[in-house]
Amino acid sequence: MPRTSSTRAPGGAVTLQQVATAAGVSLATASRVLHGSGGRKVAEALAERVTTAATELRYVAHAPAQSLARSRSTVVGVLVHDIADPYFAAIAAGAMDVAREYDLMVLVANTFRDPGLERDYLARLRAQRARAVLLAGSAFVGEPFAEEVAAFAESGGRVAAIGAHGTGIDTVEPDQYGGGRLIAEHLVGLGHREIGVITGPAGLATVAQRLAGFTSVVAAPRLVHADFTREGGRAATHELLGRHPEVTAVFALNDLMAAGALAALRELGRPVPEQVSVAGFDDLPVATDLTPALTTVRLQLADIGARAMRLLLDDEPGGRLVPAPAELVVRDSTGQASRLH
Amino acid sequence: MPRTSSTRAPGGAVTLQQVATAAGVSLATASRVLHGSGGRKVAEALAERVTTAATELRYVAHAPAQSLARSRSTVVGVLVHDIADPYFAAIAAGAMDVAREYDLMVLVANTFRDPGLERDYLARLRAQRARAVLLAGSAFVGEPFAEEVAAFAESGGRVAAIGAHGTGIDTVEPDQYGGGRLIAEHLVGLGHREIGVITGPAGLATVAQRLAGFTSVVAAPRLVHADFTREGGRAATHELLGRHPEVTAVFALNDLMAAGALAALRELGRPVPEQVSVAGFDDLPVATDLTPALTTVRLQLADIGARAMRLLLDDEPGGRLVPAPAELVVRDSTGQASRLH
DNA sequence: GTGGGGGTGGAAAGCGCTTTCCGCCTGCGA
DNA sequence: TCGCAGGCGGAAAGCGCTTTCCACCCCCAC
Repeated sequence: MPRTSSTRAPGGAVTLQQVATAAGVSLATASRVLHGSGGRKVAEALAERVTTAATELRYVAHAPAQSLARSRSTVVGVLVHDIADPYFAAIAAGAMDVAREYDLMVLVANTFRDPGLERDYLARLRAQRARAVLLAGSAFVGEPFAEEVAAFAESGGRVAAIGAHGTGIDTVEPDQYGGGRLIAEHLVGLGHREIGVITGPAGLATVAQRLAGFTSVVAAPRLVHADFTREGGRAATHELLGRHPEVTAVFALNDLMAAGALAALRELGRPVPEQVSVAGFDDLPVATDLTPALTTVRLQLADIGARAMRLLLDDEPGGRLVPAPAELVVRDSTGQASRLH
Repeated sequence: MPRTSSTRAPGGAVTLQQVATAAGVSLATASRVLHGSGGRKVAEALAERVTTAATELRYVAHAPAQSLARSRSTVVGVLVHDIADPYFAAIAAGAMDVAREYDLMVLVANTFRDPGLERDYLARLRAQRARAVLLAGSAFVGEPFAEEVAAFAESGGRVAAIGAHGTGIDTVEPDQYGGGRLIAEHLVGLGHREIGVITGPAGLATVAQRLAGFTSVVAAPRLVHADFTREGGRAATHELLGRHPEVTAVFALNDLMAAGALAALRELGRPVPEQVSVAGFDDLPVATDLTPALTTVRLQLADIGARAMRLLLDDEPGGRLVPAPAELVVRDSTGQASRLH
């Protein structure tokens, strides 16, 4: 029988006290050796006895107890709409990389764009005393949500957001507006005049900004709202082409919808880009694999997530705004406007 | 000035004591009202005073303190290779859904298939006293890792895995082997005899099993190892076709690699499926949007994640094995073997 | 030789919560 | 009228850790 039975609590984990006892030192000394916050020194010999005992017993500090005693936890939260959406997955991955640098663990919460869930998760992150929370994907910013954000900040946590989220909190602001403009200019440059836009829910800040950028160039595009997903894009495209067969270009407000748009156009027998051009937004990995390869706007999502996390974890005062560039990526799904109609 | 300044600690959060005082009751009573674990009743009037005070003050219980006192935490861990990989993102999303049902928060850790990182994260999950951990994507199962898993279990946490991970722990076992067979039978049925397989790292259990299923039907395929990514698939395909121009079908061990394979074949001017058939594995959402649409094996990833999480959280004894089916999805990327050569 | 100071280990007081007792009060039966 | 049981609120002892003190020891200076 291994040491387990003798030195380890029956059902539980090893405590610092057990390590201290095993090493023949006091609790305080053991703590200083293993987690000592500088300043205080412990004699070589003792220190070694302690570390030996700790590894022997496979000791790891009880994080909740540490959080309590130090009144600072080692977790950060990331709120995303849906981690299965590659947009958010990329952001989360970037953020998690940075969190690792800081030795923090990341709590991820899927909000499904449900304001209730968002508030709920934020409260629970506050309960965890998460050191910081990253609001990825600006949701429907509303009064009660803002209140919850304030409560979080007030109880000592930092908050940062990707995309506009109100004042006072650190923000990484992808240039959604500029990206919308880029697509508009690109399409107009190709001679398109009848352009349809298929968009996600109107309440989404991302949607609003991309659209605003676009309409700053193309005054009144044909608009169809739908889910911010592939299926939404497919349905919206059918509806758009049904209502406005004259459109020569479709701007999908994200790549997922664009994939749906391409599928719909294939179903309709409308060749892309010969008859209808299609553009997306985000430059997800899938964009190159679509047929034709998708013209889109590149956002450096992992980098955006990483920068937001850095904003959260450095010790600068809050309220900063870091712009993230949007870049036009021209591939094969857009071409000269057709002269057919 | 709102109540903030008067009733809330300067930099800190509201404590239960403050709520109790505000409600004019003892700490014990407040605790019983807000988190009382049944059994004990508190008079209506008092209870209401407490809940009122709590919402007034925006009180949320200090989770680390609760964990400490109850010696059970409210977080679970999910270890994935890379959350930006849609395969893992889907699994994680399914798992998170179930965690929400149980009112648990999910700590996600990206291990990048690095055994050191895996061990490290597992230790930290143990430190957090995570109630359970889901090992998604069986890594390189090694001695030290197994030891760390044992330590986790020993300290009271549950462990479940997706894919084989050794004995004694709950496992959801996607039918990787059967999926490999399905593809093999499908390709052979189409008349293919010269088949190439592009695979991920040999040490990955997933890879080994899929391949084993395949070779149980097709004895000695041409093999090329590469990264388990789109780029890996592209490179491997170039290499494969260079070395074995006679192959009439390529089996990519996941859809990401298949996407790369399609790209490579396009670059080589080899029409799919007329000259070369391509099959993948996973049925990621992207599979339908590839051109031609990808023949692949469907794994219900979200469901797999969800079931694994249920395994973790119900109170049944461990060591169960839940099979998850693999289903052939025939699309356009596979066809009759060409008679060209 | 004695006093003092620097350095190092240990005792103990929390951190915010849960939960076991304990004791009070009420109400009922004898 | 008194006793006792049942019910419910409160005091207090932890949960495992950090951190402030305090005490001690050794060494040096006077």
